[in-house]
Amino acid sequence: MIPSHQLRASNMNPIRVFIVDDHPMVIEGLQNMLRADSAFELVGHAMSASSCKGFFVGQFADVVLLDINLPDESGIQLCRYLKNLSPSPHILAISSFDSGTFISDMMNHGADGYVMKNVSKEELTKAIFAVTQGRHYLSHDANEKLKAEKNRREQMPVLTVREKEVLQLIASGLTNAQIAEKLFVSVSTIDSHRKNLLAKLHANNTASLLRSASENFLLTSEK
Amino acid sequence: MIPSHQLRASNMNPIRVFIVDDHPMVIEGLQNMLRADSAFELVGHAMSASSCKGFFVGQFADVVLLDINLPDESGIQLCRYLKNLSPSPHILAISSFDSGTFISDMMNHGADGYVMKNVSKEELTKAIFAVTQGRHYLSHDANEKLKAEKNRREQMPVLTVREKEVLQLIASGLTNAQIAEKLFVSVSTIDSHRKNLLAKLHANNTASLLRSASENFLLTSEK
DNA sequence: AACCATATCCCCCTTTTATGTGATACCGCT
DNA sequence: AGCGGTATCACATAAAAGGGGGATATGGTT
Repeated sequence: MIPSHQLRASNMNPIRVFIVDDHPMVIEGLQNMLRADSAFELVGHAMSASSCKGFFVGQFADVVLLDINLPDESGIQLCRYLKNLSPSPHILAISSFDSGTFISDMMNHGADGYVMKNVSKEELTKAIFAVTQGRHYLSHDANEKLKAEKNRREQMPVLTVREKEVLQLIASGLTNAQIAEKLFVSVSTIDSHRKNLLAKLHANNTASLLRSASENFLLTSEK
Repeated sequence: MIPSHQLRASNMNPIRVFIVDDHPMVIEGLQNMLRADSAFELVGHAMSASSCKGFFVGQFADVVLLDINLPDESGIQLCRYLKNLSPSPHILAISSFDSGTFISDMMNHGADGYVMKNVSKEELTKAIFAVTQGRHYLSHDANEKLKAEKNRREQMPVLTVREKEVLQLIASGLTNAQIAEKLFVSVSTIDSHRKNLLAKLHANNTASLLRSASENFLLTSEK
């Protein structure tokens, strides 16, 4: 089978690539990988989200290689911003983290593809061609992680806002009485919430409750 | 004041640089930063610890730019290995993580310097010159983190092996009775250990105990 | 030999949690 | 008007954990 990127006709306009990453060496590395290939035209780069917004990226780039971790703003939000431009560029997310949460968030905010920073030149070009043609591209690892993440979210117990609130306060070390006082309700109420939390998280004491909560990323304010 | 790297005489032998990183684009980026400067000679690179050991790095490199996160083996262990060679190269650790634990571990295993992956060309060359001259180099951020880490380790409560063992079992959700059974001791003993843990970690219930333990990285088997 | 940290065990008592089985009220949806 | 989910509160009992006090044995250090 012929690799997709070899199907590209040589007389087409080059794909205009814009890079957003706060690591100079990553920018250099990406540019180096693409410079030699006449299929690409490097139209610029930004090292922060705000800087990126200063360019008319939508106007003169076909694809943005977007790092998830930027100093000023999450790449996830920048992704949404870029996708709301018109015309909007295709987005290929590039990250050193293969956390399923990140991948899922990025794709849900409009990214067209996701590759790790340890990507080879071959895979990178393949990914860029894919997203510029309107297809999605996920590296093998990213795909696996995404599936696992979807699975996790389905399995994840559904807590009410009040329950999450109580859970946080339990985790912070307060007793039921202290929580009740803080929330201006009776101790019985907190007792109930606690019972429901134990049941929903399949726990039978505080320690296993917190363990289970932590495994499901229920602490650290994931609303 | 004249930057140290300008003090270098132009007739000196170039500094032989070897790169270890599993990210092709980082390798490209680093090489690109250094290639133009005649003070450096790029003598090769490896993308894994085992591959690195296949080269006679000690023989023909003055400095190794070493990523902490390698696919097969921790960069920390590779660092120790390289430092035990003779002659041994100078090591400049390069990481995308500024976790104090990593920095501290790296420096304790013989690294001569530590910079983040978002390092500029100027700082990188400065760091390389420093370590090849036998001096240590820490980026400003790394230095701050290292100090904070030292402070943390001093403040950290000292637990006995038995206490750590009990702590782990508590965190896993077992009751005192279950722990006692598992360790073949009486419940009273676990009761005592638990009391001591509460006192040492300034906690007054299971939740705050686990919270405090987590803050001190006492879970996740840091012996 | 005296000291100290560690690990083991015990008693007493109080507070907090865990478990069960309710009830009432509000809200949004059908 | 009825249903389901959420939040609130209550009563009761049992189990577990928190907070004092102490005792004994062991191994290593000084």
